[in-house]
Amino acid sequence: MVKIATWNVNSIKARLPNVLGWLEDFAPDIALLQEIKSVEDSFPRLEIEALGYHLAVAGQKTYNGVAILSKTPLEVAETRLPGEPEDDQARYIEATTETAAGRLRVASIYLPNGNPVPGEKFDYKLRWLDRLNAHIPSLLAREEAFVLGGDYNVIPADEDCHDVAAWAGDALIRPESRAGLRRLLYLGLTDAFRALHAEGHVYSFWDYQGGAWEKDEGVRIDHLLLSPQAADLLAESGIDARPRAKPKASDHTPVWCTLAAA
DNA sequence: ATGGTGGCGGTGCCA
Repeated sequence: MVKIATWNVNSIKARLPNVLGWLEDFAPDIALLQEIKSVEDSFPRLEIEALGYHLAVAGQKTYNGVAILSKTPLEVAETRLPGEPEDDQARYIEATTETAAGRLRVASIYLPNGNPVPGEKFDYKLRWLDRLNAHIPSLLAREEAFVLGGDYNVIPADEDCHDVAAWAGDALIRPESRAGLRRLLYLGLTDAFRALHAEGHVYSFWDYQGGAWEKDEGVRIDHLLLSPQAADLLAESGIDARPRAKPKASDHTPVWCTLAAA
């Protein structure tokens, strides 16, 4: 069994004790991290390698930054999302690794938030969704298992939101954003959580403000999207809400799935 | 209730 998780940690430096504790406790084979807010040189490499992980980092100062942690060695394929060479924001890293479930391609994705709407940031979000969609066919053509995990900053459907009215007009729930995510599913990808859980109102993000966590006023915006070959191996999935309850928590919590050994 | 939550960086930006 291969356990894969995605977690927007909101700064690896501020979150290091929480992340290390969770890695030891949850012991994912692969962890896809977003918003590390760190360049590669200041990433706490030694502490994470000490837990038995190989590391691939696409870092950036202050903002963004994504990483892949894996118990098996990584071969980096991309450190930026193709399609807009002048875009230097560190929001995408893709690598391959040999797992108990066979060769697996994984990507850690931090899709732009896109607020306010309308505006340049929303336009950038929609272009980013277009670029991600444009990148998928080349991955599908490999006919391999792959998992694209991350903070998509898109609420897929009304049941993934505590209060649709409260989010009306927000970039995370706008029809254009949902359409961009839906196109990924139409290409043949599977939402690992939704595929195995019909129930709504299960969340991966709760705002720091207004006691959202205590009131369970969240949204489900962190997703693991599986290629058909990976979906065939999908055994379990879930959302581990425990890290959100801890002191110094990220505003996101890990989303995970397991793939059966080949 | 003219605040509000948090990270970064040392001021406003970003989420």
